Amino acid sequence: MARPASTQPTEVELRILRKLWESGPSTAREVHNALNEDKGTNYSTTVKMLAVMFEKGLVERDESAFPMTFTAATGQEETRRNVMSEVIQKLYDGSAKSLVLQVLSSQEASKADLDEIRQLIEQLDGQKAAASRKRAAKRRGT
Amino acid sequence: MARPASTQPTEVELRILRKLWESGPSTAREVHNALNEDKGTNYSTTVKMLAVMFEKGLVERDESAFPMTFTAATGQEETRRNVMSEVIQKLYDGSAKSLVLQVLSSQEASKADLDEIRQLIEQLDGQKAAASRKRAAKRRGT
DNA sequence: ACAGAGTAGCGAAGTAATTCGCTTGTGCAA
DNA sequence: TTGCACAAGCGAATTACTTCGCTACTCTGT
Repeated sequence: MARPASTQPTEVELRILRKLWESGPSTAREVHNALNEDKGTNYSTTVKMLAVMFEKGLVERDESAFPMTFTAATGQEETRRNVMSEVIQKLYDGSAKSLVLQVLSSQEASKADLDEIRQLIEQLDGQKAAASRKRAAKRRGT
Repeated sequence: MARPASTQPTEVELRILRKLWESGPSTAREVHNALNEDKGTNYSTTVKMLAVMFEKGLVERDESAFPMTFTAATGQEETRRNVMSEVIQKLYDGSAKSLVLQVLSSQEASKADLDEIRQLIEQLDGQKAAASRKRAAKRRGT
């Protein structure tokens, strides 16, 4: 009769993960210093957060070191994929295309950015073409 | 000493908004039926949610009708922009380009999708080119 | 070995989000 | 007009998320 735990990292959790992705293994103090620049939270809070995240399996820790060091349990790429996949489902009815079109038209993208994106598209296109040639060859062979 | 209210619509709020975007003005009962297909929540819950969302300003209601009808206070486009802009900040260090590149490589996109995206890029490119020609002309004129 | 400084853990408090039971109000049909 | 069925509102319960204060522990330097 209540709220289900979020499937994605929460606000503060994400800030902590970002620090860990950026800096690698870090002590609670280091994480705290990074956080503290934005928010003026107490050191205890950071420690507690890390403890909670450890229980959730979001971070790992090296207890042999003193002070302990923490690392993100999941990579940035994977987390991004997860979050995006949920966003696409919940906000774009599962259409990645819609999302991309919308982001491209509403967010600023430099010419260089656009070029880079175009390049990736060419490449993906190439892969698709190769794949369909392969399928055709297989059909002929059957 | 606690949690700030989320700046974005929450899980359930989003489901409700989606129904409203899709169907336009709807009664609590209609919203509930739509929700109930996924989750087996009580009708009271839906009514309460709509009341909370009304207080937050997420939905508007026409009290002259009986039963009342609700509409989303903000459009789908706007909500998408808001959410995406936050995601880009929090997860991609503000780089829309990174997000697009990542979504394109990790999500399935058909050839037709890619074509459509390519077209948009051409168009944006064209606008940029026109804009820079204009700036150059202005410089010459100064 | 001892004091001072920083580290780790615990439990509790406070807000947000979700859920519902129960009461009250409204419109329609017999 | 009376009763039935559904609509709307209220307050409370429950869980998740954040934040701390306080206690106990571990190093390090003297």
